[in-house]
Amino acid sequence: MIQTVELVAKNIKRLREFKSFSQKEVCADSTIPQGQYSRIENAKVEPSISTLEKLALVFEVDIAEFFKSDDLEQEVNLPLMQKIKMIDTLAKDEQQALLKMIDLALANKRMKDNLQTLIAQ
Amino acid sequence: MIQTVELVAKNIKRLREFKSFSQKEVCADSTIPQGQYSRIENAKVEPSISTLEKLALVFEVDIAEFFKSDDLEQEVNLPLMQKIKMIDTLAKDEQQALLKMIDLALANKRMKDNLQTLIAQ
DNA sequence: TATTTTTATACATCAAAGTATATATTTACA
DNA sequence: TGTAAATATATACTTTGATGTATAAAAATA
Repeated sequence: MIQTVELVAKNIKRLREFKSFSQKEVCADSTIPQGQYSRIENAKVEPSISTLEKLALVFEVDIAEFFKSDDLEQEVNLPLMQKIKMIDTLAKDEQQALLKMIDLALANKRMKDNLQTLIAQ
Repeated sequence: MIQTVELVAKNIKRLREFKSFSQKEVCADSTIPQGQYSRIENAKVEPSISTLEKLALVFEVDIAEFFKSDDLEQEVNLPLMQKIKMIDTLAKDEQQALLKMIDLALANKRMKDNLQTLIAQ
């Protein structure tokens, strides 16, 4: 299992090389010292959130992009999100019915969690 | 424009409260000192990548989840969106069951739409 | 090979993590 | 109710690691 810091480093380097930037160029636009940037690409350090923020601006991506693994994306949420948007197009009563079902499922989950907690005590 | 650190803090706190965990419980499972966790939720510090990694494990989400903005909530109705995020925390089989129900509702809607279109012609 | 360009590393400084403790909040019992 | 005990959250202080600065090493170009 690849370490997250290395994944982030690889993604950052890949983005830079895709844009054919030198480290210096990236840093000129981001106020990150080139030396620090070098350490980030080589996973010698764990870049802070504000550093990632600066890099995301330069590369014009979301920060989340840095954490995406190469192997087939676990985009379980995407299809769900599409469905959700469609739910909005349902009639009010249909929407309510669906929401009730969701509530049930979630209540069930919470109940199980609470039981777990009790057992753990 | 909301700061990324604050966004991350909010997302982390929301995930914890949904699971009805105390800070201590989260920390027991993650080796993060409770004091440090408190500072993270209050955006007093920028959590490191390895800290985010530990939290992602406890909450059973991708790290990218911490960086997702609430903007999506403006596209869809708000209470629904909150439920959706909760669905993510359900077990796989429960999730599948719920998705099937959603599919059914949507298929039904499509069918009616198609009928409407036919009638209108 | 000299020069320029690119990337990496040594060292000082500041912020996150770790430890201990304090403060707040909830709960249990008289 | 009031209050003691327990639980939950926040904060001071030390340690460790990321950032900032300067410089060195490596690679590319002429």
